[in-house]
Amino acid sequence: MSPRRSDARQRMLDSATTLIRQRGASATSLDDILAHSRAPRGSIYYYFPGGRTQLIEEAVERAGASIEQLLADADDLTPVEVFDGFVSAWRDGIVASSFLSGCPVLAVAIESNEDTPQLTAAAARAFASWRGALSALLRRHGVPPAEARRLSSLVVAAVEGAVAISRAERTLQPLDDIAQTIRPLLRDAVTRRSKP
Amino acid sequence: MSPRRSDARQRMLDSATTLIRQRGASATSLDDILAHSRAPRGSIYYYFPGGRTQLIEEAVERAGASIEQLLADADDLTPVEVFDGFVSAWRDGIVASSFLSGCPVLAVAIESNEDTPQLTAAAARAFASWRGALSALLRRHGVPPAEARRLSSLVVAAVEGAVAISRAERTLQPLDDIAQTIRPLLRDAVTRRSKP
DNA sequence: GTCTATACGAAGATAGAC
DNA sequence: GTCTATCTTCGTATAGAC
Repeated sequence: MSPRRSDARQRMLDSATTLIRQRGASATSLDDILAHSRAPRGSIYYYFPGGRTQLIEEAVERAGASIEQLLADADDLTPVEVFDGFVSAWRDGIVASSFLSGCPVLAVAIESNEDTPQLTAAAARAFASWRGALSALLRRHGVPPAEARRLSSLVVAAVEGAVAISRAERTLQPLDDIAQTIRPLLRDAVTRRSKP
Repeated sequence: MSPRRSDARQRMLDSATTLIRQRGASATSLDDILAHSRAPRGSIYYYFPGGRTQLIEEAVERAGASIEQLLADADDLTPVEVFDGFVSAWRDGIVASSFLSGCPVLAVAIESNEDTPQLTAAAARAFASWRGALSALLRRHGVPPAEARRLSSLVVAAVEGAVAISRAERTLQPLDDIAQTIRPLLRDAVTRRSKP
C-alpha cells in the first residue's frame, strides 16, 4: 500500500493540531511537528509555501471545521443531545490525553499576535461558526433568535473555558459542573416554545 | 523622589502580565519584558534567580490574587453585584486595550508544558481560588453547596471563555451574551432560598 | 518530493567587572 | 544592583543537489 501523495501533508497538520492542543502554538516549532509526524524535512515548504504560519492556520481551520460538523450534522437531534455530544467530545479528549490536550482554536486565539492576524482571524471564524451552528439548531427547535444567540454564546464560551480549567486543575469537575447547569437551560428553552 | 528598592521588580512583573495578556507566555521573552518595563538587564537574575519561569509564575500568582480580591472583598454585595463587577473588570480590560488583552492566567494554563508544571499549577490555583470565593459568597447568601459549586464553575468558565472569544472576534457580544444569561441564574438561586 | 547544508537571528542563562 | 560580554541552543527560512 503506497502512501498517497499528500499523506505527509495530512500527518503534519494532524501533528501540529496535537502539539498545539498540548502546549499552544508559539511553543510548537517546525522541528517539533516534523519529529512528531515523521514527515520529511523537505516537505515543509513544499506543501506549505507560506511556512509555519500557513501550516498553523490550516490546522486551526481543520479543527474548527471538524467541530462545526459535529454541531451541524445533527438535523435529527435535539439541542440537548447535540450539546451532550459536544461536551462528550471534549471530555473524551481530555481523558484520553490524561489532561494534556485542550482546544487548539482557543490556544491560537489566546496567543494572538499583531504579526499574524490571519491566525486570530481563523480562530475567530471557527468560534463564530460553532455559535452559528448551535444558534441555527436552537431556532429550528423554536427558540427565538435573540435567546438562541445568547445560549449559543454561553455554550461555546463555557465549554471552552471549562475545558481549559479542567485541564489545568486536572479534574473534570468544572466541565461536568457547567454541563449540568447548562443542560436544563437548553431543555427549558426548547420546551417553552410549545407551552407559552 | 528616589525609586524604591524593588521598583524595577514590580515593573517587570507588571510588564510580564501585560505582555502575557496580549500574546501569551511562550511568546513573551525576557528581552520583551525588559524593553517594556525599562528595567535594567542586570535585574533579571538578581530579582528572579529562578529566571524566566519564576518571573512568569509570580506574574500569574499576582494576577490570580488580584482577581480573587475582587471576588472576595465584597461581603456587603450580592452575588449578582459581584458577578457584574467581575464581568465589568474583564470588559473594561478588553475595551481599554482595543481587544488586545485577555486573561494572563488562561494564557499560561493553555500553554501548559510538561517542562514547567509550576506554571500550570499556579494557574490552577488561581482558577480554584476564584471558584472558591464565588462559591463561598453564594453559600453565604443561602445557596446550597452543590449548586453554589456548579454556578461558580459556570461563572468562571463562561467568563474566561467569553473574554477569549470576544477578543478574537473583536466584539463584546459573546461576553455580554453570557452575562445576560447567567445573571438571572444567580438571582434565582439566591431568591429561592427565601421562598422554597 | 525530499535531502543536506547553511545563513541568520533570537532566546535563556552565566561570568566577571564595576 | 547593574553592565557588558559571551556561551550555547534553538528556530525559521533558503539554496542547491539529487
